[in-house]
Amino acid sequence: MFIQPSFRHPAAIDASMRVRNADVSCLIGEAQACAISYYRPDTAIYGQGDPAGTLYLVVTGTVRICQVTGDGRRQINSFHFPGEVFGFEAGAEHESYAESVDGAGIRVLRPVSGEGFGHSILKLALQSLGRTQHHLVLLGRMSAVEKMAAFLTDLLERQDSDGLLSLPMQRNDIADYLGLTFETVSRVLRTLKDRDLIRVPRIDQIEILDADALATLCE
Amino acid sequence: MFIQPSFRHPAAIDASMRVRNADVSCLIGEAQACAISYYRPDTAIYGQGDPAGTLYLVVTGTVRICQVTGDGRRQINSFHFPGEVFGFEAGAEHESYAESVDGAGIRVLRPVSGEGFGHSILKLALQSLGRTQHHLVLLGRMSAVEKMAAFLTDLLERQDSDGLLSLPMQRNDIADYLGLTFETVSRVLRTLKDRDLIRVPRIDQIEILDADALATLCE
DNA sequence: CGACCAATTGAATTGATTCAAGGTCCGTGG
DNA sequence: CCACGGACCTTGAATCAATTCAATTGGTCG
Repeated sequence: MFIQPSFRHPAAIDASMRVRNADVSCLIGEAQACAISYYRPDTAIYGQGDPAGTLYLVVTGTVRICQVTGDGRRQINSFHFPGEVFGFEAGAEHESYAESVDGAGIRVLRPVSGEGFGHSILKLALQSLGRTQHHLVLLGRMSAVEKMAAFLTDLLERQDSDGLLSLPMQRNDIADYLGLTFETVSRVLRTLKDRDLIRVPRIDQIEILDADALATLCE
Repeated sequence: MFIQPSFRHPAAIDASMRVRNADVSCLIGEAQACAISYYRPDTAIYGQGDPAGTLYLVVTGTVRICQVTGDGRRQINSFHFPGEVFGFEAGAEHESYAESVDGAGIRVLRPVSGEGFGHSILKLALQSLGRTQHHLVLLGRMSAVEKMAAFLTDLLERQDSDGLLSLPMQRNDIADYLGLTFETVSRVLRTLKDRDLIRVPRIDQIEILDADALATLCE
């Protein structure tokens, strides 16, 4: 995928962050100011077994949260885009690992003891739980086409674009997120193209031609 | 499945609760005393769209948390056994619904504002998140046999029995939890029987003959 | 240009599902 | 007490969706 060393426009990011999640801006306000570190594509932000406890805010780029089985099969739990917080863990160690997908600017949120802070964290954790539960339905009960439709519909909601999605992750990542193989991802995209629901102008862009039909496919 | 109107021995339940999760006993201590209500098998505890906010403690029996697709396919997110807390929701409404599996005694935990209370809730929510994330791997990346092995291994850890598991839920529930059909569940159990990893003395009991082999199957 | 990696496409295979037929268990009522 | 009915479970055979294996294309970078 393309390497994107430069940051996006900061103002746009701040705006989208506020719009997307009031709890995040609250968190940032209460957290200690902290430098943004940049992670090159496919580099680790934290690893399985690393000590947990800190939360991370995506400022630019995309992050994937992954788990692997003993024999190396990978499941991507979630992708995180600018304005989203990740790093939640029940225990003292991370059971999953986080990687930069396409080059990501990450701000560490250092815990500041305070009433509002804990409340925001709980809310974010519950949002994360809700998303994850939703993903269970996708993995457990949806066909390949429905999975892809749900994925694109979700992206469309999170990127407030006019129907032109950017796909920062490669097919392999999408496959591991949807519980498929990358060949199947490729074939399903073709199916959707043939049905005139999407266009693929570039390999990392998808134009949504019929959002309603996609949403119907996976509701 | 069998109908079990009588409660189990209260002392045993309290003990297992303390052992299983210190945060729960903390919660109970801080929550207002509240009556235990009994839900007959297959009855709703809360429904999709119901107002969220209260948490529930399983005292006896088993609870399932479910979601359904538009066309009626069901995904069971989790089962909950005595001593476990459920009911977490990010928004104001439940996006999933909870049902008694085999007749369940449930205590409502009314929120008591207080420092320790909020902290315990966060910890429980994060545990719930961790379990759910673990389930993603199962649904997305495991074969039917591995799924069943993981399910049995998980039950074995949560019921601290000597290898004789009680299966309060029926095959259909197991199927919807593992993302399979009930026929496949049945066939997989036969496979494990034929490999001498389990015995099925009764339809609602499974004896684990080789826990290590089962654990190896799904690690 | 050539090398390399990702993505696409095709053909064969397979794991799980679907459809269908029995079997088991249990409660009910004659 | 036994026969019947119904719900759940098991098992078999056929089917199918997705995977695996393999070949090719496309794009990027040195």
